Amino acid sequence: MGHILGVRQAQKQKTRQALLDAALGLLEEQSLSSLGLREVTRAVGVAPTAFYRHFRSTADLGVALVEEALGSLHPMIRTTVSGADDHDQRIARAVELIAGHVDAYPAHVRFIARERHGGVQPVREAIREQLARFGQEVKTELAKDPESAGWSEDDLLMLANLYVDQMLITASLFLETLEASPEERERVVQVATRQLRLISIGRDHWLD
Amino acid sequence: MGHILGVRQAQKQKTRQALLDAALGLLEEQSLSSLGLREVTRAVGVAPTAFYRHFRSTADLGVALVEEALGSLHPMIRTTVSGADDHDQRIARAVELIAGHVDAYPAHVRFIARERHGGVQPVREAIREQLARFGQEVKTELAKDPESAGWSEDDLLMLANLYVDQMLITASLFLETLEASPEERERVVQVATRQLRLISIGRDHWLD
DNA sequence: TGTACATCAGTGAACGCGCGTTCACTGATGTAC
DNA sequence: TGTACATCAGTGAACGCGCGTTCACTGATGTAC
Repeated sequence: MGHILGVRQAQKQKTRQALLDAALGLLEEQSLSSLGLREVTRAVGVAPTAFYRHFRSTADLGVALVEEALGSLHPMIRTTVSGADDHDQRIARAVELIAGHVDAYPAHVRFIARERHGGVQPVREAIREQLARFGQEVKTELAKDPESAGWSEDDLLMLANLYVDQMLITASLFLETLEASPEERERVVQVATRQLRLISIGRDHWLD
Repeated sequence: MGHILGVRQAQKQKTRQALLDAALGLLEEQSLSSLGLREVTRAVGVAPTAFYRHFRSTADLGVALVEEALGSLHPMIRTTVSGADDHDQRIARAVELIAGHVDAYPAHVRFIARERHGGVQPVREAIREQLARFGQEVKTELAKDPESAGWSEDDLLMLANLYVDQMLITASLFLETLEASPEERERVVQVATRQLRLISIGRDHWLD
């Protein structure tokens, strides 16, 4: 996988990834708008000036992190929203999937939650674009359901965005329970499941 | 209104408020975690050291801003959620009220959206507490509705928090349309109204 | 009302520190022949 | 395969700057008598 790279390019990519990883770690406890370029290079163990070989600024690095955090999620969306099983099974699957993702990539999830409304405009914009894509993708999947017969395009997108926002809220709740007891975690599962179920019920009776 | 204050205390409060106002202005374009104490005092026109007469740190100032932004909102919640009119009227009233609030206090709303998941722990905590209170208050109002007969306490709170989150999402969408065309604004009204309506329909059929 | 003393919000100089950015550089890797 | 030159990721010194915090201070306001 990946292209065949010369030694030089391979090393460059490695350093770049090290900068991204170090930044993500530092961003667990601060916002991007207060992240210093020197902080990042210090954590990696390279000279401050090396930073400029990879990014114009920390804002630029932030945009790259958005891509890393959300870019690979699009295929997952498709398989989660769609499926032939019944409502409750789909909801349970979605909640499990979110919980698993938060467990696997807590720093990425925290970064997105933090910077979605954060102080760095290009990063907000990049997140907005990715979330809008998720909305469109969820809409496409929803449209395939028989339950969507008679729905207008606008209403399908409205529902899709409601689901996307709800997923983010749920992910953010799971983040807060990362160091909490299993009971608290189970509570979040319960609440998230019921909220999605209520939305699902609203969907079923929308055209009544 | 307010206590009778000596000249000295009145002047102190005035400076304190000027610091809060200046900080809020500066926070339109950055996060609290990158806000400098000297920036704030410079904007007000006092010496940097004057800051310490009012706040221990910018984080401390942030907590005060949370109180200012959300503290006065509790009475509004009550009158919004409750009411004898029908569902659609209540939803329309709520959406109007949110739009009006965003128009009147855009910087406060932006601050809350930004710092809810921001990099400053005590501020996140203060926001969390206020939102939890909103949840409880909405729950109390919902409980008074005839539609809530047969609902468990847990489910009422689950629904209340769904409404609170939805209000924040809507407020955040209105923020983005502050400098946009009336058409875009109207679109947000439409989407928010329909999302709340869908939730409301889910509520009506929850016990089916 | 007047006087003497206490309080304390805001001042201004000083400090050490880490920041972002520039620049000419080095030396390993890549390429042409 | 070997040689001569080009590329370029990472270096390290240097810069000017604004930061948070300390400290002793000033002078208007407050208080006791």
